Amino acid sequence: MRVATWNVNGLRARMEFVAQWLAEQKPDIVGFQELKMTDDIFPAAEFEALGYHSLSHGQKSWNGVAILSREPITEVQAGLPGGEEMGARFLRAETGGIDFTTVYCPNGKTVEHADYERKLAWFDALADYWRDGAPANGVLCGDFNIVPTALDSWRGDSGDGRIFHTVKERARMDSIINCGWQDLWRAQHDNEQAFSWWDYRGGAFHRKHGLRIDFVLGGTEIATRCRDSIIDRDFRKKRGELTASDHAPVFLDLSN
DNA sequence: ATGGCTCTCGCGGAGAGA
Repeated sequence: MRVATWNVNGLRARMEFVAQWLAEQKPDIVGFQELKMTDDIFPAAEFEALGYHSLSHGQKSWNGVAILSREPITEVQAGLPGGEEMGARFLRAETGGIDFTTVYCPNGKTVEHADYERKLAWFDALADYWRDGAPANGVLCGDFNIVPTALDSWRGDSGDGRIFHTVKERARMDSIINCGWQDLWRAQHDNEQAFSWWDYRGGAFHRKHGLRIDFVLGGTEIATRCRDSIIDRDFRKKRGELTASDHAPVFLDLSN
């Protein structure tokens, strides 16, 4: 079973690209972030035609998350309790025997901006949501907008203190992990440097100026079943006339 | 060099992203 996350940076602008990825990589369950659309225009029928059930939690212009699955999807929670004022960023559902949640965590803008404190508070609400622990069959995936360690940034430890790289943000990431969520790409790639996001500007992708900020976290049963985790960087590249998202998809391959 | 792209809204240019 293949379980994936992807910040698509606007689903309307990305639908054809996304359809190609679904056809080629054949994920079983996917969490999408940054839909930038309301639920009434979410292309559920197009996904159905591609073989996927879907569930969305969107809003006008910004944010928005969705879940696709080969199996039927039962919604558990749309919107993070205590975090709704930050927009549509949380969606939890049961599908394919997995307790699946996808998140689009706030950016924070700069450490001086008021949104930085709101970002920290949003993570506190997320940790509180999981205060009873990660489900054994749980997946928590998405764009976390935090670089967990210096190894996960092209800047290395010279990035320390910048937005995404602060002690407070890293403490929030630790608080999620401490609920019982394991970073399964890192578990499979000890001491390796790889990125999931690259700036559109200045040829950052080709200069290897990226960050690893997109994660697929798993509970104990998912960690045991995890055979591999891949950052699908080929899909950060332009495909013909189709523009890529600035994020690559990340997936896990699980034994059955 | 706080930009250097790309998206949305909406029809000009601004805000957000990370």
